[in-house]
Amino acid sequence: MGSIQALRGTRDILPEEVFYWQHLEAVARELLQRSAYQEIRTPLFEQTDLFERGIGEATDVVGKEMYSFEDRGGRSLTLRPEGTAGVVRAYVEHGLHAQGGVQRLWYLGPMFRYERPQAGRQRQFHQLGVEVLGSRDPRADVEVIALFADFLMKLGLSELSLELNSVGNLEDRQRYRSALVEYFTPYQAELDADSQERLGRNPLRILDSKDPRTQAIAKDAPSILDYLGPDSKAHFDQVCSLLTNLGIPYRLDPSLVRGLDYYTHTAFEFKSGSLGAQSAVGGGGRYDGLVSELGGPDTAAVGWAIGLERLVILLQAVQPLAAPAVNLYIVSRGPIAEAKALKLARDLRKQGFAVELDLSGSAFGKQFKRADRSGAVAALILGDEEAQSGTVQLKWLASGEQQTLPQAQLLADAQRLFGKE
RNA sequence: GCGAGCGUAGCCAAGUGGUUAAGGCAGUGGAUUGUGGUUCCACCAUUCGGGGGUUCGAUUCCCCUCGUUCGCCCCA
Repeated sequence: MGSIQALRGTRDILPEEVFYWQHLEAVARELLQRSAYQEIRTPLFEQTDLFERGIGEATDVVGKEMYSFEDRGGRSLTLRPEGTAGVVRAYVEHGLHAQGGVQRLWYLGPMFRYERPQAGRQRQFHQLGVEVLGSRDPRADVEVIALFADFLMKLGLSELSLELNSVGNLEDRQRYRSALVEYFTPYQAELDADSQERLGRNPLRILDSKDPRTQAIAKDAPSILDYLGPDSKAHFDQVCSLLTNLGIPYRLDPSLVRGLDYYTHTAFEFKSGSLGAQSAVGGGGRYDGLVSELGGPDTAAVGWAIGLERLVILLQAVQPLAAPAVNLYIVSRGPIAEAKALKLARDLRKQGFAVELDLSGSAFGKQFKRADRSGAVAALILGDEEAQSGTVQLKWLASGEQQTLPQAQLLADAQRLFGKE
């Protein structure tokens, strides 16, 4: 075809699907509002530097997945690959920390990553995220996780599993890292190629390799949880017991490592088995170092992000939703009737009804087919006879019953006839 | 970036090395129909994702390319 198509990794959300998005957004807004979170909207592009410093130059996201380009002024810009860096930038830039106390923020919008598209993965995708800034309290970690769980439950997706880990602080991780290198080095030759390369660069990542031989070796590797310092351990134990307290089930997964450098302490993911190769619907954790890294005061923070395309995939599987149907469908034929139908539609809409007017002018038979498909409770029929007599024929689509009445009376009685309960 | 499968109309889909590429749904136009949704007729792919090659001839065989799907990597 010579026509222009959407770019690879991007797609149109058509009306039949958009209803799922609206539903999910409505549920999220309501829940977040009730939990005292405030929406923040940050730009879709930022200075490239923000992501390099925030996410970490060694990460794959920064190293090979960013949409970076120079603008006409020669500045290096990047389409945001995730939401946290921008939110923290805004937090610092506008001195939100100076308002004191804890800031609870949420955002929703498109993110961009240059990757090969796959089930549940696109180049432009959408995330819903929350960030709690200014609290070191383990209750903040748990509040945020509980919020995620509640959101899933409200969507009817309570079968997702929560995986939990702590990656400790910088010192904990350094000690753990050397322990891992020490453990894996003797096996080096047996590891898969990727993992061999990761041994020097990022040994933590070896743990979640999918290669069976590597997995077998990694099974007996030391656990990060044994390398947490006393403070880290106390924090994590608190998080675990508070979750248990709330009755939120979780599974400890010492191999859970998050891909962005800014994470510290608590790390978690909600997983599903029905997303093809992708299992994470959303994930997050603590990032106590990021605010200061980006030039703000030392500020502890926790948050998460959910991949909305993935959520929509799951949502479509559990609850089929249809776009709201119209209440009334108006069918007309002949110039006078058509003009009256147009006015009738407008008058009924003023009364609050959802009215669809057939614009085709085709045979009544075809117009009725469309009336059925519209989901309306009744069709209003205006033909030559009705046009002349000033009446309208009313047909209940479910029963097929018909009645004729004057147009003025229909308008006067509309609330009673089609009353919205 | 790497690997595998798949590209015939808006959707589903048959098909063949040889003058006009089945069919269904949807759509468009018209006729018919007043217990108005029926029925009928016509239209709806100068072309089989695109380009090149082999051949007298290719949608069919070969190569390249693009797209798509799935997987690896990575992530949400």
